[in-house]
Amino acid sequence: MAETFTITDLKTRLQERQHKMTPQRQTVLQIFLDHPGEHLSAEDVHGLLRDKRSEIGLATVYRSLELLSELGILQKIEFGDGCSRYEVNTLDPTQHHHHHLICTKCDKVIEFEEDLLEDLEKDIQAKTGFIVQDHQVKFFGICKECQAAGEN
Amino acid sequence: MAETFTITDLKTRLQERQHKMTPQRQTVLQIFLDHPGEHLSAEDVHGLLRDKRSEIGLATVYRSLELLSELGILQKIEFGDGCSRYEVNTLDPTQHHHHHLICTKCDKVIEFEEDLLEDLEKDIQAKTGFIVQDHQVKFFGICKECQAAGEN
DNA sequence: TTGGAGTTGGGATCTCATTGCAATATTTTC
DNA sequence: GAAAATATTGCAATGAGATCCCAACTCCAA
Repeated sequence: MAETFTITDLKTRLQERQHKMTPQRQTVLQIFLDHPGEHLSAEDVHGLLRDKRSEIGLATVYRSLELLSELGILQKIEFGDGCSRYEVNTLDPTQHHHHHLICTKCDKVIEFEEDLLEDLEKDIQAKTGFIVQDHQVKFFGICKECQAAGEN
Repeated sequence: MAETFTITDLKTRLQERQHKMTPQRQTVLQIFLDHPGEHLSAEDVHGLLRDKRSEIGLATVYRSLELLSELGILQKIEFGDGCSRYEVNTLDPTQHHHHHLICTKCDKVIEFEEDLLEDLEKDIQAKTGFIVQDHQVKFFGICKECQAAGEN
């Protein structure tokens, strides 16, 4: 299991860029650490903060999410549901993140850990000269539960 | 080279669903046929229509794009630039569409024709029971031109 | 401790997209 | 070929997600 980011990592990365450590930024990261494996939107984070009675301005949530992404701590993902979502990045920068299986019936998002795209990336670089730094893969289909439900 | 859709295909598919053929829908499809390989947003299409002096209400453009997607004639793609984009689908439904290489420097989108994901899809189905119907793959990196520009 | 730079909050604002409805156009039926 | 039935259009109003502006505030290095 890969190690995960800590509040100390956040502090270090902020200092490297002359940014300040604030309780707001710390709390936003904590929300993600408290909800591993979830794909949270800005509104989600804002709501969870309210539940924790640590109200933070929505604009600040948006700014924190963008900053945490720039610092490489969060990963921005688009599922096509109209809003940007985020998840904690893997600590190892050489490791590509997992793929997402999106059910077109119930909109559930399942994670899938496997990476067979190394060969494809080499192929792309050889044929087009494009240097691949990262990829996002989404598979659309029908999840097990919806298949079962559809048989009734 | 795969064949492409025609206005007649549009008419046929509309009739199958009790929808009507209108000059607006025909013109929207024509825009895509006139601009092969481009990834047009609703605003793009609206602008191109104005240039052609065939002004169509923006709401109608949105509705046409959604309808053409439902009919399988257009393919909706999200590049994460804030708006939905569309391109003409391949006529052969068994053929997966191409991948997109997105340059993180200049935001250029390059197409790449190759599909090595068949094995991965079988693997997913075996391990999770998820039936894959389609996929979207985006590679992020630096294009040839930006690499050259960066060497200066 | 203090000064200066960075940050916050809240409302105003922006953009992309959707909806309601009256007017209009297309297709079906006779 | 005309009228009825139904779908579609256009425009303005509305909605949702996200960003901007700026005065007040907080953090941190000296």
